[in-house]
Amino acid sequence: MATYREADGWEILGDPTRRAIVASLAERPRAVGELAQELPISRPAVSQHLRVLKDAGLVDDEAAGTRRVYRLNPAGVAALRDQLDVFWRRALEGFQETVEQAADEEGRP
Amino acid sequence: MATYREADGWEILGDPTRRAIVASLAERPRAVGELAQELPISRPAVSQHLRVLKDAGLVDDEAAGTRRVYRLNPAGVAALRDQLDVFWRRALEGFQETVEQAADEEGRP
DNA sequence: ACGAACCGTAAGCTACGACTTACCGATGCT
DNA sequence: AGCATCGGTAAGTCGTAGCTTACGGTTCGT
Repeated sequence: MATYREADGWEILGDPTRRAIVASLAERPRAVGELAQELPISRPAVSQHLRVLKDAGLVDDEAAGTRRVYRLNPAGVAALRDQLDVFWRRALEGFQETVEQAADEEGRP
Repeated sequence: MATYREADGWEILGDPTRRAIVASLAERPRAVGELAQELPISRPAVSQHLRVLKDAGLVDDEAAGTRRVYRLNPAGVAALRDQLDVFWRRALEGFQETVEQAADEEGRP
């Protein structure tokens, strides 16, 4: 094999900064500068992450004067979540019962 | 902020090779050499990935003669899955309805 | 029209993760 | 005992993701 590199949704959310951006935008739409202020990185770095998220269809941007407001794209988020679920479903097919059983037994030995 | 680096479950499954290993072990337990044969990387590389997965509690290993059989740890897998769900739940809290609505409308405009 | 605010992009650096080769220990077989 | 198989670990290389600084473009205010 060599083509097991289909789902790159993992790479997108693999970066903690990107996850922080997504979480922040989930709360409410924000401008680039706002995001940069909450995060321990520079503004251009935020821009680059936003570009990745936009290419993935996770966020939409809208010009508002000199500022540019980014917001989460519900459809993109849902699609990504489905994509990640595909891994769990496909990979753990036939293993699911055991997993769920273990999940049930968690916390009460 | 600075401490948004809590959940490292993403880093673990962020690597495509590691995902392939998990998917393979979900099918059935395998020895290190078996895994290396299916993947386009060397055996030591597989060993290193297995170490990461074991440290995360995702796999268990068992000595079988000279071979060492690895299998998925159901509890660990379930725990990881829960951990990832925490992100979705926490991050998208209050955004959930919109997302689910978009998911429903997907494919039938 | 001019300066300020806001942002995207280019260029370059750096740290780290993933991989390789080489070596060594442990187990099984004859 | 001796050889082969299997696997973990060490050491070192390499690519690339993520960051920074520098620069240029666009929009708003006065």
